[in-house]
Amino acid sequence: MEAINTELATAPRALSKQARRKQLIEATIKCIADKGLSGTTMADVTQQAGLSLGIVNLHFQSKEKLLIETMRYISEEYTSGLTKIFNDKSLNAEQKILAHIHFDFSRKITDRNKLAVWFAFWGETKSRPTYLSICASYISEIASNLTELFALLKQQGDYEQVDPELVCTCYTALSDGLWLDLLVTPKGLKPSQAQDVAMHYLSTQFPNHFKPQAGQ
Amino acid sequence: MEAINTELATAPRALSKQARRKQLIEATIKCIADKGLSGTTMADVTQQAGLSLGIVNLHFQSKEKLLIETMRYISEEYTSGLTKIFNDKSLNAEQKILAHIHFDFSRKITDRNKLAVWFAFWGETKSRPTYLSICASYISEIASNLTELFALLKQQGDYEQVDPELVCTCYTALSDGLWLDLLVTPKGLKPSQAQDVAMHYLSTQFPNHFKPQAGQ
DNA sequence: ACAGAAAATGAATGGTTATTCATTCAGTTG
DNA sequence: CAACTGAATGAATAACCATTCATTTTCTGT
Repeated sequence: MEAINTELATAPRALSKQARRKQLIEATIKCIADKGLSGTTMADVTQQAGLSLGIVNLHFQSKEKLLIETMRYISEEYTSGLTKIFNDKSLNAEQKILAHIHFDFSRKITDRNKLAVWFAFWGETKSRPTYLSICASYISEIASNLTELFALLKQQGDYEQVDPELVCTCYTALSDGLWLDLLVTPKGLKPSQAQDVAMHYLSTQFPNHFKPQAGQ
Repeated sequence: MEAINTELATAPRALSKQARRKQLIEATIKCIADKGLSGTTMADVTQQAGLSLGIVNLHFQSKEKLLIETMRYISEEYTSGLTKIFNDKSLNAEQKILAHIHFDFSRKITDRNKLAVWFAFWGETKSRPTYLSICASYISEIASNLTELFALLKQQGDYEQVDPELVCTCYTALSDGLWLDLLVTPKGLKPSQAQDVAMHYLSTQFPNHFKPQAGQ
């Protein structure tokens, strides 16, 4: 019930502006996961961070801006991880796709607190276009990178019938749906099983490159 | 900006209790889609319905109960549609699966207002277990029905390597992800294209029964 | 060690919103 | 038509919550 401070429990004044902002954003993630977007108050966030009520307005001006920065924080964490993989010259197309899937179902990304935040914001995009605009550009960039990788694989193998763009749409929707599954039924599907499902799909498209996972 | 009443614009006193509840639930759906779950107030809902402020408490006791009934309304609409298909003796397994997919991407289900409500509630399931418990039982029943249909198809065709349970998990996640896509990028994917993506996946598992759609 | 700057605090404020309930209104029955 | 019943209304209430800012605490440079 006490304030749990993930970074530094004491000496709050010693933190830089940047670190304080991060601390508040992480407290916000925890609160949204625990109480929902509609149930998260400034008092909740600051208490979660172990700080005083006025601190959010000091660092973010308003609650709305804190929420937007929280969304940006999560979506940049995701995007930068994928960009790093895509730009890694030491990997070929097949390895990049494998790394992509590994990343999609890594502990960092399938953390239920973060998944709860993703879906909390998705649920409000229709009414708050700002949330959507933050990730819209990233989304299309990720999609074009992934499509390109699938196109490379098609060239390499005997995959006349494969449509890279379709496979990208399908894979992306599949992983979104698997994340939802991980969020709402954590007792059912485990992250490693979700990854197996994703691999199962890719193995239907690129059987010479990917084999479905063994475990049931 | 005026109150738009989908049922009967006038003679409000003439409606039965049941009809009035439905009218308020439908106003709630519209409000959640327009303003988000956190931005929807009692004043919004009643104004949307063209009724007076106190009416929700009269019929639902509280806002929380109205929201729960709204969630129940939407999930029962979905479940009952699928149950009807599953219990239809005039259809064989292949036809039932086709009808299932058709229903999943029908206008009734891919209505963006309703999709917005689905995802608004999904985004809060971690913090509000009540929302989850409403559909948890339906979800598992739908999954076992669908798995059974895939198992029947496996028997009929030359599908030694197919795992019906895996296909059910994959199909379900895929359609969840496609719904999300329809909600957040309505300019991108159209419902009929989403259905083609779903068919594309099924055709990889049951190529003798399903062919991928022609149109790109 | 001290002064000034910067960061943090939390009581007070003001706006918002769910809920209540006395009153009004429409339909029904004798 | 008059008396009655229950649905509907919306002004008033009470609780909640984001934001402000005067004050306190900590840090930094000299």
